[in-house]
Amino acid sequence: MHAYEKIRAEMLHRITRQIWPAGSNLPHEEQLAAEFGVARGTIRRAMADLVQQGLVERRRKAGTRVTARSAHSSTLTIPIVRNEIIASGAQYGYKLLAAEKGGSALDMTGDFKDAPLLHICCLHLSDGRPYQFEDRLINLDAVPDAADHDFNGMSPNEWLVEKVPYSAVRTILRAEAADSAQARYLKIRKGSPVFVIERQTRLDILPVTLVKMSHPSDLFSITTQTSLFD
Amino acid sequence: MHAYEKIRAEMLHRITRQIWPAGSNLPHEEQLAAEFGVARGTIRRAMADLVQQGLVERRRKAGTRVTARSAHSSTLTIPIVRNEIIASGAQYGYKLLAAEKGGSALDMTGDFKDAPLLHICCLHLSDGRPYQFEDRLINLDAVPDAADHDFNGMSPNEWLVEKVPYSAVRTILRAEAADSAQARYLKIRKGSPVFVIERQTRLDILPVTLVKMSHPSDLFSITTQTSLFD
DNA sequence: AAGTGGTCTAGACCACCGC
DNA sequence: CGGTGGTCTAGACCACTTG
Repeated sequence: MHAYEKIRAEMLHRITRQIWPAGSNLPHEEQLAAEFGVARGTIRRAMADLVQQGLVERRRKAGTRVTARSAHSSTLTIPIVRNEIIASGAQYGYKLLAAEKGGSALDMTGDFKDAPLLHICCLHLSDGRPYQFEDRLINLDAVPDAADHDFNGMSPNEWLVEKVPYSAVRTILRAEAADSAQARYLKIRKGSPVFVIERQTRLDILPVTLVKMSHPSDLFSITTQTSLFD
Repeated sequence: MHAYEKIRAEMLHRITRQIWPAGSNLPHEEQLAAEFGVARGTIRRAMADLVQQGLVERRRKAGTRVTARSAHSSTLTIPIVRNEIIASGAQYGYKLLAAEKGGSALDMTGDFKDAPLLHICCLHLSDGRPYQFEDRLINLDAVPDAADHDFNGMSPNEWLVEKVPYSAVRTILRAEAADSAQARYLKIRKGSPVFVIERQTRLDILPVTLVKMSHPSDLFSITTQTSLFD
């Protein structure tokens, strides 16, 4: 174990056991460097992880303070649906439902209003059962190749991920009562709960794609595990 | 703007514009240091951010490779419910429903099976409307003070966050059809969708608390924004 | 075996910001 | 203003891992 990891573990211990209580200030970098017998840079290396996890806040002149916890933050990973299904040990299935030029009711924010659009609907199945209903807009100004591509063989999800870069993402998670389209394609009763992930990606300021992914609530959940080191 | 930020921006540009396409290798740190006219440490500083965002992967000897994107990851922050409601401009309300010693059906994993437990149910309101139904187990071995605390004035959520450290968290997000308790307390129809956050925290190996937070689907969603730097 | 990223040092200087 | 964290350098050595 490296020096900075030992120091980080010791600092974590002092924070969680409230030897350094929430709201208090830590010693300066130089004091800590002297205490642990390392260079200042090594203290900074250990500190960087604590900052990233939100356990301490640092400001010039004010020093380093133990954060008063007011939120839980965790990193959430949403895999490509095909990989997710295969990883669960199930058989993956895919069906294109529609692909047509023009807009749809999806674009609530209006970011795509003036752009040439491709509207795609498709279904992802797990062992033959509908797992995700994908409803997507693609901005043909950002992805001209999409206009001529045949999405029967490969889902737009995978095609875009391979082909199109982005620089910003907005993701929304929510629960909804299934409308008639969701109910029909997901083979559930209208009004029953669906887990919805909506995601819009941009490349600089150019909107690239907006997608709404709906899942039957009994098949889908998201789990994240956060361990503060080791 | 600092040197490492300029370099990071330039590297990001080369990745998003596929000058360095997915799967390809970047030049060595020393080559990049020479190209940009900085020390190797500055290249490492810029690279650290790209690694953290998952844009590149680095391995000794193998070098630095642009990640083939196979998932979207983003950091999701779940604030304390009171702060969330106040931040929305609404009036916060709180009501304790029950607090009793002993277990409940909540603990599916069995982590709390042999521990002395406190079981708490309460309700958080936004402008008088039920916003979150909180159903919680507290391990009295981990938090002995909880046994004598009166949760009428302050929700267990806030009390625990202030008082009790943790070192690991597991969070599960899912949609559910409201059962009769959820429907009654949230004042929605049984079977209508609820957004559920379930969270278990530990201090080292000791389970601390397990909580299930249910929200009416029309009041609640989670949004995350990710911008790859400036 | 050798090349790559990872750690660590010792020091200089910078820039923010609270007092 | 002064003290703190933040950036940057030049170099040494380490340790992983691929060919």
